[in-house]
Amino acid sequence: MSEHPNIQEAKRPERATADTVAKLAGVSRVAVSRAFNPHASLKKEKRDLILKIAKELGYTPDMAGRALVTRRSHLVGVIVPDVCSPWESQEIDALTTALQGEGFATLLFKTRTDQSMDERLLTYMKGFNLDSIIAFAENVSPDTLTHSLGRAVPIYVSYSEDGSLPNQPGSTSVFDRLIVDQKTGIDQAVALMQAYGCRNFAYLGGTTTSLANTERERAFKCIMKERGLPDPLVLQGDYTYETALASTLDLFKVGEGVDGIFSANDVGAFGVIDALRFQLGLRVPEDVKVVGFDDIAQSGWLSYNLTTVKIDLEDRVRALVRLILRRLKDPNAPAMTETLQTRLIVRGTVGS
Amino acid sequence: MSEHPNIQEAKRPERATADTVAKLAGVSRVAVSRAFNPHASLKKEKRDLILKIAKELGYTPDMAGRALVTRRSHLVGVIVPDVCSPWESQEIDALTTALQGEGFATLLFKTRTDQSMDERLLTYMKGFNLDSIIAFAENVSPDTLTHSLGRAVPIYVSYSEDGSLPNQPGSTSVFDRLIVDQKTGIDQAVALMQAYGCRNFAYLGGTTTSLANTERERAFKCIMKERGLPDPLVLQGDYTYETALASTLDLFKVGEGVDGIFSANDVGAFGVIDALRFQLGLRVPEDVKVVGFDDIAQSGWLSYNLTTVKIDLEDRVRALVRLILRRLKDPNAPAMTETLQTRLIVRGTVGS
DNA sequence: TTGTAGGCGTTATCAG
DNA sequence: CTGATAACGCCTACAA
Repeated sequence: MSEHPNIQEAKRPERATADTVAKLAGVSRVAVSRAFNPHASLKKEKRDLILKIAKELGYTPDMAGRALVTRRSHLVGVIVPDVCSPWESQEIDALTTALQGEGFATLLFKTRTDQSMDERLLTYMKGFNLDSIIAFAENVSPDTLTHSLGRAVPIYVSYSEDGSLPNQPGSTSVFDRLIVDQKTGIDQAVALMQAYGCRNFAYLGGTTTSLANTERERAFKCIMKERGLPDPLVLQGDYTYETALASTLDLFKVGEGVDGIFSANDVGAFGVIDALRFQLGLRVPEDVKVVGFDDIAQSGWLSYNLTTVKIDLEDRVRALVRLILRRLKDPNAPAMTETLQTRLIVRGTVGS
Repeated sequence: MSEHPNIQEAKRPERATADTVAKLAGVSRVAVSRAFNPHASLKKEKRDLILKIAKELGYTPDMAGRALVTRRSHLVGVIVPDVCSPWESQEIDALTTALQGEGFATLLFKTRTDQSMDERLLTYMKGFNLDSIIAFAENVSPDTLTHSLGRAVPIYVSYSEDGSLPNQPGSTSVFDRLIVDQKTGIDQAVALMQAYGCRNFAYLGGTTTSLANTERERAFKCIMKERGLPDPLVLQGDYTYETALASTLDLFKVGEGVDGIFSANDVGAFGVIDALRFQLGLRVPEDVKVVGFDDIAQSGWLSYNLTTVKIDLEDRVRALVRLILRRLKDPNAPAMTETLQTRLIVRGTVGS
């Protein structure tokens, strides 16, 4: 249709490239690159011109091309067993917001809870050249990650300071850790339950392979002992509502029941409460007191109004992002650590 | 430390590249590439050898390099206002699983609900060269997406067949649609409520700018009319528990109340129920009947046990993935459409 | 401050 | 079936 038919014009509109912008601005390709890099030196008016033309053409630097040479993909991988578990989705939400603010995008990977990290998933992930990896799935050791994930730097969330990390001795891999000190919050929970007369406690666990669960159980038992309370019953769980419900029914139908239940997570506590109220005809908190862990949004809903140990999500995400950025700035820095506190949020499931 | 000090050896172990594998296998770089592409022709034993050596070296093709030439990033962008909203997180979970199975990774982007799509976010996203984009945020028109997102193909979820799409007339952009037929499910809901004696209805909306909400309200009113029922009261909402709770309190404290409430989503219905039961001293379903929309996992929890209109998540995700794959196979195919049905799940919040 | 040359890791193309 | 060569879009290094 144009006066001088041109093969290029026949093609459908391709994405504008740096060359296109350069040609229109009468500068070199490199100048365009510099215009988009704040640190590069470039005469202000030239930069402004380039940016203006780029905007008109809808040009954006291609991350793939950039990643090839800078070795920074600006991609952060997040490994989760269940995006739809409330706690995880709330964490992913906050994390994505924070990372986006720093120019990183969140890449989601799912792994099954019930088995150890799939090797195929790892090699698959490696292909994307992630800058960092946050493994919420606790069935994967940081060594495995370090070993199989190129330049990505894993961050490991652990729940005690004495290094209960599943890494082989003699490992040379450096990994950063976010330590969650759960003892404070759990102690407050036990104290409150004890004060309201609980004598027989049960601990409803999460997935047994989960480090968070293992450490939570250990801390709970330890605190029970410190307070001169008898060893708690331990109920099998997997962080789900359904299992929590079933385990609670078992506890009261087969056994003699208890008067205080501490659940490894909030969703489990919901299952406990519903089993007590709707299947066993018991009152919460009058007959049985219940405490959860996480303080997800749903715990504030009036039907549950759950007393629970809170991990501050904003703090947690900020700490994670700090770790990521510091590690990216200096890949050879020694292992870094951030510590997080927990505290009890008192609502209506412990009382008289 | 080695006998012949070598500069390369001094560096810390870099990721293995195709050349490394090629050298060790005694083949060309291209052969390595072919070994990882099932369709390429390569003698079986040669492929096996290459794959074996690649595994030993921990080599995986680099997606960035590959994307540069194939123009396929294997990245699918998902735009959401709230990852932590249960419905969205459940959808993202299912979608990630499905996409992962097809070799695509899910890239998460957050946009604020309360304002139209940020242009900065769009250019930011473009840089990642997404293969496809699913906009759950309904405040962004497909035209905007098509215009500013290079080769990515947006998929649009709409809620009526008569094209209530916010695209400018004269637009030439092709976009695929997933149509959710909500009338069937809503009609079943109204029929049930009516059968149990509801006379005065209220509709609790979601975010007013949300297409899902607009169409849900329209369908609800339309069905009310068809059944000879009076126009429903419309309550302001934004899909959140808190707002639903407050709106319900208003409704009964300022006005005369109603005996049937239809909420634009399940979480809103939870807020309604809790307001009725815990703040207003009313019984559900005896005094007021409540129906939700979505059928999230929490709706089955005994404290709510919500009667709700279900969109089958598995169906929905399968349809989305079908659209993505078909469009990727033939970028110039005419616009495609998938349709989804809804149906009522009867639980305990409508009855006598 | 600016431009030129080279290469990041991969696949498409073409020749054998 | 296989290999050499030339891109893909970008940035770093160097030279002017």
